[in-house]
Amino acid sequence: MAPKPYHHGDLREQLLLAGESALAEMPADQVSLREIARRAGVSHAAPKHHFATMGDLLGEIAARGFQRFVAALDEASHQTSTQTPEGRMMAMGWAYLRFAEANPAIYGLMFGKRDSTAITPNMVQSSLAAWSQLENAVAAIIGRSHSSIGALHVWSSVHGLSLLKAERRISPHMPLHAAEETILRMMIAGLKDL
Amino acid sequence: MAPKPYHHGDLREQLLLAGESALAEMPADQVSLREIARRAGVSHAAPKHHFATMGDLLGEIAARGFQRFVAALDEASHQTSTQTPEGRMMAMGWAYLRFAEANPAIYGLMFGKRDSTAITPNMVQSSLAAWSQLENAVAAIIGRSHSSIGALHVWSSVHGLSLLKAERRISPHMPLHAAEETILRMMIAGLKDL
DNA sequence: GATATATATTGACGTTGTAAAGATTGTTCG
DNA sequence: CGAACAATCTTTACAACGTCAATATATATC
Repeated sequence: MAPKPYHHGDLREQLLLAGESALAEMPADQVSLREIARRAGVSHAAPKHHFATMGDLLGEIAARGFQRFVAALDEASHQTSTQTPEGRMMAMGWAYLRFAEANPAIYGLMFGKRDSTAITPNMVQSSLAAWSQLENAVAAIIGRSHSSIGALHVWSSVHGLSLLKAERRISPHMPLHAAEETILRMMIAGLKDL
Repeated sequence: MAPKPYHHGDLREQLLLAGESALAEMPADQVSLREIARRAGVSHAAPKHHFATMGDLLGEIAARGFQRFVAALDEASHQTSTQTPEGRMMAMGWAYLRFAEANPAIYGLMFGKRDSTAITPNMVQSSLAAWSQLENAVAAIIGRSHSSIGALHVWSSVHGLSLLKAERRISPHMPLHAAEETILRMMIAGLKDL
């Protein structure tokens, strides 16, 4: 009844795992549908029965990325060591940067070009969860009145920094860790000037 | 002596123009080397003699994008109507957002994935020019001591916002123009809290 | 004017995503 | 229990891609 193993075990899950490991191990432009099938040990057309198109596969991987992402930010914001709203925002921003750093390819799928990645329902739902999570954290600092613009401010800053890092657009002389902390501080300071 | 027209006129320039118009008129993932050759009216292998690889062609387009980009920011910052350092920074940020909005595909080439775009000398030079231009504008506000971190803060914010807009990741209910102005203000306010 | 060089075309190779047809296995119902 | 069915996987095929090698052609130089 439920989508369970037929022939080779649950290939759908295997394909998602193969895709995730491929994205972690090789340059993103070398991750092809056929390569993922190869890694899963099936023929190149097998994925068709579980994902209509490659974009759907990548979209599902992105959706799972969003779930881990939300969980990571949630955990960071619930740390007992950070009790003030500013401290929790700081922790979330830090967790955001760490996630993007640890999962560059999947982060790129989550926020990157729509050309290659389809928009699955799971993805929309998970990304909206991330957004409201961020907006709540902002509202805890500046109130609900302009929290959506505040959230966009936060998101822009952290997103931009994550991508500049991932694309190696920052001078190697820049002390990155210190800079990240400083930029998060500036970002929060600006928030309070809204 | 100089690389001038041989057979078909200056094909090198024609290819760059064809690539730019293709990037402006169709989704970026449909812009192929063969499509660009088609638009230039030559065979699919003709570009080889002017650009070793497709990445080199795109890299050169990105370099030209950077030159237009620097010029646009420069013009904005030299407007007579904006005399304070904050006002000039505001004008530059605004020009940045307008450029990214008007040239989404080329902006993606300039700051996007290195997989498809090669790093040409022109590109490095132009992008460094843009960076120092930004750093100077920051130094005019907060001084030279931490201007590089300040510049990274500014760049992250505007870059992130540009990409979120381009990828349509912002709720359609958000009043974008007003939000942009507010975010630029918050970004500058944070800068002064460094 | 002949030779050499730069430029463009043609054809080919290996790769990709997707679609259709054939084979194989599991499920379901008489 | 067996027969019909449906779901899954493989095989084969197609058009398009970037790149390369071989060929043809026009320009420049001596």
